[in-house]
Amino acid sequence: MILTMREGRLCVLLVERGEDPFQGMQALPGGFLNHAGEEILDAAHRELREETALGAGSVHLEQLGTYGAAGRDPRGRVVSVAHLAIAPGLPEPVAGTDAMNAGWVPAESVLSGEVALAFDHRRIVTDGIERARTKLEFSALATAFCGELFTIAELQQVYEAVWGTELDTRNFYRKVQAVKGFIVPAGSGRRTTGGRPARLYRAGPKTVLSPPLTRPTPSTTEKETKGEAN
Amino acid sequence: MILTMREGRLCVLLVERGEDPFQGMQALPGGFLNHAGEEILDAAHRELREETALGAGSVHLEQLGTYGAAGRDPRGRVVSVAHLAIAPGLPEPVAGTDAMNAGWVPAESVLSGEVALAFDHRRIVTDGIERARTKLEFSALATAFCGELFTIAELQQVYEAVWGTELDTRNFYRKVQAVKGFIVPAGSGRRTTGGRPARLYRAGPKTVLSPPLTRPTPSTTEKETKGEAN
DNA sequence: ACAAAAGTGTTTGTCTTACACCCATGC
DNA sequence: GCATGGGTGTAAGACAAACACTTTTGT
Repeated sequence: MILTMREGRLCVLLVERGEDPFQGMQALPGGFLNHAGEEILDAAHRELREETALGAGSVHLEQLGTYGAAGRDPRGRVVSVAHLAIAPGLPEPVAGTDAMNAGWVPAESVLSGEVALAFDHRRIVTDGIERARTKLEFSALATAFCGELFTIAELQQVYEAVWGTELDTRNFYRKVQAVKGFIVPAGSGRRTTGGRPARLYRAGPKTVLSPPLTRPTPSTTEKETKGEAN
Repeated sequence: MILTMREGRLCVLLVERGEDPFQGMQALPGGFLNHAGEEILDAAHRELREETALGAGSVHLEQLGTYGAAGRDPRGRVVSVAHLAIAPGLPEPVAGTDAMNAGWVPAESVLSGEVALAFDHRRIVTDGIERARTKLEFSALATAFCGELFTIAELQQVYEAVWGTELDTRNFYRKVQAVKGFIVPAGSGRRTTGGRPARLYRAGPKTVLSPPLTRPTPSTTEKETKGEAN
């Protein structure tokens, strides 16, 4: 599952299935392990490269979870080890081998059910976005959405897009700067929309954020979080 | 990976391997999927039952992660889907089929490396304990360590054992009560060490804690409190 | 009576929020 | 000059840690 930022929105890469099960529906890119012996993470990197022509080093890639429910693939028992990849803004991708068509879809469209996915891939996307949302609070994951160099406004846009909230520019600036080693300044500035040129930063060495960037409690402090079964 | 509380300490179930790879060493209990078609979670439940004779409903069980590194098993490629189980205090378990000896080992002994584990099981234990530590903050997971009925002091002991810290009794009391639906009172009281009898509670309907029970920052605020505002 | 748990209150300090304000600079 | 991003200040309020104190009740 590959996430990126496009036009200020969180997007996920989906491919249109060209083969038999769920033919014509949207699905997450993926594939099978090679010959016995291929590392799982290596296989994920390989699939990522095949689908996006992305360099291995620059992309965040982590294991999301393993999905092995019985009915999830009509062909029989298939166990999928889902991975979450996060990359800077990517161009429209080229179609892979088993994909007729590939494209970026706003994450919102998947969460709302507006776009239907094959297999249990909607569940995987939900889990992945939830993972990204919480990791943004405690880790430097947001920088993976930005390029080598980025402005604080761009970083804020990442947080706003992933969390689906608006943040105060001034307070965001202070919070981000307060975590030393999160982002480090990098030379000269560039302008974008005709204002004062924004300073450029790059990802710092620190990967765990303390204090964390707290999320504006979209549903927590509401009123009552009625009894939720799980 | 099965966690429980024994004598106020967090313990993990280990078995002594009776078979060839790593024969005689300590390892996590586990096994292989049955015939094609068995659900992964079902298999975890089955192994849990075999090892501890525990009822299926009363135990917390969640997927921890999938470990498939090449060299992790000398017999060849083995992909393990690790699960984390949390149960109330259990008696000394009976040895399973492929286990010569099974017993509870303090988690601390594994983390410190005092007890060496077969395969990459030390890594799995580390990941599992870390998962438990963070989930204690935001979820009602701690109640899974307690029996059907428990006292607030017992619940506090769980937090202290898993986090490895000491908590203020009064503040803990207030925090726990502040999260409505976390624990609900249940009838009469019992005494333990000759004081005022403790009130009994049971797990409430709420599974996500808001506000969370914050952990006393064992390592976060440690070093870099030095930095000053520019 | 004692001891342990249940409760309540307060003080102190930090963190968060919301918002006002100034500065810099390319178009 | 205006828009936009950078950057600082600050007051109101929420929250957390620390700790004193009272009440309860089985043994």
